[in-house]
Amino acid sequence: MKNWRNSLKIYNSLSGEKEIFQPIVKDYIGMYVCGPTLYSEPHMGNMRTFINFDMVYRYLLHLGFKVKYVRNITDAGHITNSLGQETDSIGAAARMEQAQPLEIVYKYNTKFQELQRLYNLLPPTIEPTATGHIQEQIEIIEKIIENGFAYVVNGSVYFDVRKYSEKYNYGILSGRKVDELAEETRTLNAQDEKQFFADFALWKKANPEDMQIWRSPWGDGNPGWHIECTAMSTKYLGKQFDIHGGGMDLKFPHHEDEIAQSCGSFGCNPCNYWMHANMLNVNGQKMSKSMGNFFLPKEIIEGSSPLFDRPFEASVIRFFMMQAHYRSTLDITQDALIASEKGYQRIADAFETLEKLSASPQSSFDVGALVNSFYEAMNDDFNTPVLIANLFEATKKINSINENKEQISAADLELLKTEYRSFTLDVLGLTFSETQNSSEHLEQVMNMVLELRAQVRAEKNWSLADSIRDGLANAGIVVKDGKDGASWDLKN
RNA sequence: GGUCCUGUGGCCGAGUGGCUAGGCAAUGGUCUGCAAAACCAUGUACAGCGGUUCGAAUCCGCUCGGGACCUCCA
Repeated sequence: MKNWRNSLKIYNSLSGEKEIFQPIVKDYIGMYVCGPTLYSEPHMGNMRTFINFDMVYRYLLHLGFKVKYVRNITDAGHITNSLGQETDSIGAAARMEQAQPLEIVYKYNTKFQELQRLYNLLPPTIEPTATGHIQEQIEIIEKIIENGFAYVVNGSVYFDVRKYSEKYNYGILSGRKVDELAEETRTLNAQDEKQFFADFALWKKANPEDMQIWRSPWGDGNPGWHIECTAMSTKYLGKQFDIHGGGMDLKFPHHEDEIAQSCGSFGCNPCNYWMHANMLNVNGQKMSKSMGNFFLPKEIIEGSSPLFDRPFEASVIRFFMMQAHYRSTLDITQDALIASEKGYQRIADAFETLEKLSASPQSSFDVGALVNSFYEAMNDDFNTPVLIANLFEATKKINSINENKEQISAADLELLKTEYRSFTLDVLGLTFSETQNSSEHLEQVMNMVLELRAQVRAEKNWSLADSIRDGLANAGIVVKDGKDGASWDLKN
């Protein structure tokens, strides 16, 4: 069997090209993904990014890599606004809810953890918090100052972008030019402490109204927004690691500044492959908190979102998202969700059918090629839409085998079972609830009911047979009459 | 204004310089007592206008439309 680990291609935002993935240490991967800021409940757009990187994590694991997956939790509000405005989101939420910052963080972290379970996200290897790594952040800031790429003003520390760009390429990730940044219309206030527009805060002196304050060599204050990721990725993955992920909207300035901080402190780029997941849109526009066009991941499951007439399963939403490539924007609409729901159901049905198939001496089609197509799709920069198209091809085959229109050998059947399971459950992270829902009791009752109905049908008592079917349908059970007996399914 | 992405059949959504993406919907057929499901068949889709090429939806230019980033944002 081919070793698919050697031919994985990843689109690297740094080069703008798909590159063959080569880990720093053979078979081991360090991956860092920017997690949520816990000042409110993450919305569906936030979830899309987490779901996408969960898929990436899952596929890397499926390929047999040993992955250390670090996703941070931002539990410190940050004051990085270039206009010097108060933007401490967590402090603001705390005041609003009349609670301590830690209460806010704890509350939303609990919700976030619950969402992870609901949407079947694998837990990262570690979820470090910003506030738990203040010391590490301070140490990196000290290094940057030592290296001459930062300056201290009135108890605050700023990264010196102009100085940095004499030696390094500021803008290497986002394609921005320092000269162009200088021409920005936005001008520095007279009282601004920054020397240059693009300079950013590494440490910000405390304001009297700040609710979270830490000690530092420069006085009491707060860490800058970008430094926590540098501190935590360095601590858990080293100065250089393999993959760094996050939403497209973090590319600039957040990720650009992370690179600057790593180069400015350790003299090296933090990571080899930068991955950016695209946004979830509503009516063609980015879902965002400030726009107000967002809904919560729980609302859609409960059916309480005004945008949708009825609820959708988390697994259906996952499937819907997997039908689009992670680097494309995706518009979420009710019609699209309904279409996905039906497709998802077909796969779920085939998933069950697959377990019941019986083998023939020979296969009537190339099962190996079909299975390879799963890997080829995913190895091409995690192309889940193509994977799903190929899974639908497999679905047709499964159904055809079930109707004796195709044959499959015992060995091929084993292969198909293993891989179909792996790619739907383990890689795409779908869950098929039917089998779990149906209890022993229901199983036995249904067997009996269908047996009785079969007798009724044998007597050609169609009206009674149909009323049994209608009655079951009302109870949420679908009866499917096949060549050799009827089967049933729970309808959601 | 600067940087960049994008415009695919009724809807969603992949994609490569020439060979069927796929799903949903629709139509016809097979199967069925009927229905559902399943399977088979059916779409001359690539914003517009030029250009490069033997050949472009795929490369280049222009026009029009949509969006993202440049401020916190997944």
